[in-house]
Amino acid sequence: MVTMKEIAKQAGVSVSTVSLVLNNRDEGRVRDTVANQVRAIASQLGYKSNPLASSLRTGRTHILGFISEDVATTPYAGGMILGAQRAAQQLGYMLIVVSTEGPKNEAEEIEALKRYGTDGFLYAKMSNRMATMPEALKDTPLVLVDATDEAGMTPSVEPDEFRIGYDATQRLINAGCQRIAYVGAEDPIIAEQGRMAGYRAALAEADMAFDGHLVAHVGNNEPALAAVNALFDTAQPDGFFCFNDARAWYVYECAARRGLTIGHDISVIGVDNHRVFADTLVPQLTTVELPHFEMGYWAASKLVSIIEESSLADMEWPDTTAPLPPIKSPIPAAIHCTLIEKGSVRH
Amino acid sequence: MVTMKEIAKQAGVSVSTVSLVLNNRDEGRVRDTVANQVRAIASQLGYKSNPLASSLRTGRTHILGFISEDVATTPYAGGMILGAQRAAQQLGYMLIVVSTEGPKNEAEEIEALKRYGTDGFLYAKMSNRMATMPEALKDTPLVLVDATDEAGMTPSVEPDEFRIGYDATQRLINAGCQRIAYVGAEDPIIAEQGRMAGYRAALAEADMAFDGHLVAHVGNNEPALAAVNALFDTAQPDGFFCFNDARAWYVYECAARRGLTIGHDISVIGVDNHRVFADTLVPQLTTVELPHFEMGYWAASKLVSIIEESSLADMEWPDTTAPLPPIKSPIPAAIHCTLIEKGSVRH
DNA sequence: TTGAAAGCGCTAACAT
DNA sequence: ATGTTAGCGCTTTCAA
Repeated sequence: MVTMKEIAKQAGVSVSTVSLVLNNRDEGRVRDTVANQVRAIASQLGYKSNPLASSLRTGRTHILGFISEDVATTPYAGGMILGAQRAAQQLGYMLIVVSTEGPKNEAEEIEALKRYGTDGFLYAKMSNRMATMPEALKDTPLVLVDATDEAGMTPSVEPDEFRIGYDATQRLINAGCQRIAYVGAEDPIIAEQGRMAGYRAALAEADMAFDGHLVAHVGNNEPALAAVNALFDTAQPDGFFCFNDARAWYVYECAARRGLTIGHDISVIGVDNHRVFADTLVPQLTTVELPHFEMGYWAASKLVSIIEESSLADMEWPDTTAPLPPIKSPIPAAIHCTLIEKGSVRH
Repeated sequence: MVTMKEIAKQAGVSVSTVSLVLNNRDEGRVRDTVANQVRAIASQLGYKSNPLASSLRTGRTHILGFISEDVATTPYAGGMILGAQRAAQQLGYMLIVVSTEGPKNEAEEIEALKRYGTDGFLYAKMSNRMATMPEALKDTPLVLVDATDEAGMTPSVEPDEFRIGYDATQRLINAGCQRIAYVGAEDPIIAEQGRMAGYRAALAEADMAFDGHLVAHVGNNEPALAAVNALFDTAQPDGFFCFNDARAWYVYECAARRGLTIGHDISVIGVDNHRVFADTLVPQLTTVELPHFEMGYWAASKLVSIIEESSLADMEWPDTTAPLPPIKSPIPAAIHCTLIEKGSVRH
């Protein structure tokens, strides 16, 4: 391993000078010729700083902690981790991933992470919902991923649930659907409520009356399938906006049993949590993919900007006004992503 | 932060003594009363060692690197990461996760990880296949996850593909199926070949003739669905062993269109990569879940044992002879997991 | 404009 | 049985 000592020796200067130069603190403190000399030798020797050693002095490790609930690591969190890791990598950070089981274990894991001198934390939840922050995280840089701080004091990156519901419904309307159903989940979480609200807003805007019979909040497995079946019977929908892939699947299944063809007899748009339908199973099923990767990416970027107290102004935020692709192909939902700043209030 | 210095001061001894005691190297080197005294103060003060500081001296960081291909992080790798993280946690290690895109980026990421002083690496692939080791990994402790080293020189933890195929087929036989189909993938990877071999072996053992018409190697989407449809027509199978969940879904879809009920008219067993069917969609579909978590867990354990040159003898390896649950319920496939030791040869 | 020296928290060889 | 000393690689006063 090449050390500063080595470079100093070869350049005939002291280690301090090398440190100064290599940290770009040489403005008017080191002669240019010397500085260049040092830089040349460093790159020639392939010098890479030892982040652990410098952390001992500076207290900064360039390590980010990613905390998620046990179950969250699969399959939802995969994309988030990937995105966070990508951003970390680009910004010169490392990501330590930790999954927790319950609050007690969570506190321990946070402690362990802190001992490694983590500069900040990403805290991910399974599906956009209100969350209370663990005590141990109170006094460190922190960004929430796919969740909202109950106290409204922690910045978070979440899907724009309202817009997801609004867009999907609008597309169904534009596709000519007259009776658009909403197949939602039972949990009153932000994701569920936001998408439902978007659904209603799009209907209203198109002067279509909201009909409670077209709405089903279903659970899982057999009962859910039965409920969707009943929805077909009682309300005869010709369009479906589904809360997630499981719900979309129930619709798909019922349609198959009735000999209805999707894309012909009925239209279906579902949020594809597992990314399984669009990838391999039912490409004709229009899906909205949750921007897991993007959320992770943005959250990590935001976290680093907090740590380094730099501005996000020069970051390349995605264009939220970009036109959406036409129906019947997977909709990249990266654009449906919001950064909630610290102290801001949900609208 | 509580340091050894602080403890030393309070105990009225030197830092070295504290170090000795807290690292349990005080056997006959420190008086018992002093040692206990130190320990008492340490725990009272809530002392936690600073792993980064000690790493500077010892060269050991207690950090493990987890490397996987970009796409692998979702959704397959989630469980592996979780398992690896769990093992790491239990053994006092941290896991840094890194995803790569292409060989060049991979080399860079490995370099970065090494700078953080990673003690060893886990190298995960998407689906059990032969892999060549990156140069940069040659001289560090390394364990493969869900892949096999082409050179046979790196230990790996992989699913027991043969046994997965064998068990699944045997169950279909025991369930009374007469014409058992194999719906496989097109890639000639270890997973595919092993499961197919297991399928054939189980058939042979039951004195059932192998019939090529009952085998379909299909790709994805529409063509795959059509191929499975043809399989129904030409071979009239009453049992299906499917390579993965996508393939199982094609069977399920065809059955639905024909009015066939699974568990009644036909039996289906599929490997459930996404864990989506068993969890939320089709509980009546018997699935074999790949032991992603277990592979990660074992691999990390093995890695640590290599790093610490300790023996695995006292580890709690899962019981591979445990009786399997009856057909028509998800089969936990944790037992179908093999540790391939370094230098061993595939049978 | 540069270098010497101290120190981050810890470990380890060497004295005592 | 315990303390002194040196040093891991780097940063940061402080002197020169």
